[in-house]
Amino acid sequence: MALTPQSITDAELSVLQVIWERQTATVRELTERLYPEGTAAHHATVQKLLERLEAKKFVTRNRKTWPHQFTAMIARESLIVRQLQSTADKLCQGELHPLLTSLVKAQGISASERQSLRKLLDDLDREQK
Amino acid sequence: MALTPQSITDAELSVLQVIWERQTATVRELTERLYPEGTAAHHATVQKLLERLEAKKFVTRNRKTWPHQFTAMIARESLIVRQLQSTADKLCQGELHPLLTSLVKAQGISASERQSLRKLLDDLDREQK
DNA sequence: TGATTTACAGACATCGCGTCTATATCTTTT
DNA sequence: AAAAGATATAGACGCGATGTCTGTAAATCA
Repeated sequence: MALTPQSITDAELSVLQVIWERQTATVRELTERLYPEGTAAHHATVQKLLERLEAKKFVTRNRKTWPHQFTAMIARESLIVRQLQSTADKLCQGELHPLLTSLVKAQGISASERQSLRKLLDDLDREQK
Repeated sequence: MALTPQSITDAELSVLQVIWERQTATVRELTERLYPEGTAAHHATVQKLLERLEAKKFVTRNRKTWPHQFTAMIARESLIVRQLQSTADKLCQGELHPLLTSLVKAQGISASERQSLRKLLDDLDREQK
């Protein structure tokens, strides 16, 4: 029983990013993408990273195909939320709202983005009405 | 020239949290708060954490007082934005907007929170008009 | 069957982290 | 001013995570 929600490392994330791109991928495909000069050692490195991603339930492996096919078990958006929740836990006692406030106040949110955000809020209001 | 924006560790953060509470604090005060059974070793641990926080410019030390007084050089809100930017860099190519979208969609944003968020957006619109 | 590709188990060096020890420096007490 | 106590500072340590690599078993292909 893994109780602690596992986190992801940088190298693991780089593998996951490629899987997100391709929907599904083999070790060889991933290695060629991540290490253009891919040696056998790099191949094994990717294999190990996939092994760990699988253990953390971020990725699943189809053992019926040869070579095995890997697919993501978590959407990019879900991982984003996970990261945000983790930040909230550390800095806002788990509250997500302060994050929103900080984000909106932060520079880099344009008028049009504010517009689309408003729309999103309206949609949510309608859903929960 | 420290080019890489330094990150903060869990133990360091726990120290910073107390400094945020008190505005300013000495090593002894921090130790008593963080390690109620504070031994001399714990005292030194806090000292080391402060040393690292100072190196990362998260905290400043007044060497003219005795014992030294420590104060935060970064607001909680700034650290939040920093963390969010880091998440955006890893998962959204630096874009903050996708984070907003994910946050709003995520459960846990109540109707009243949506209301206050809308208000915030209005204020920003007015500012930039 | 032999050769090639892939899967899997495990070892390794490195580094960050939290902790602790030892010593120097400064204040206070007498 | 000297001794005692508190604080500052430098450095070492164990541990675990991380990224990498080696060696070997298993499966597929020619």
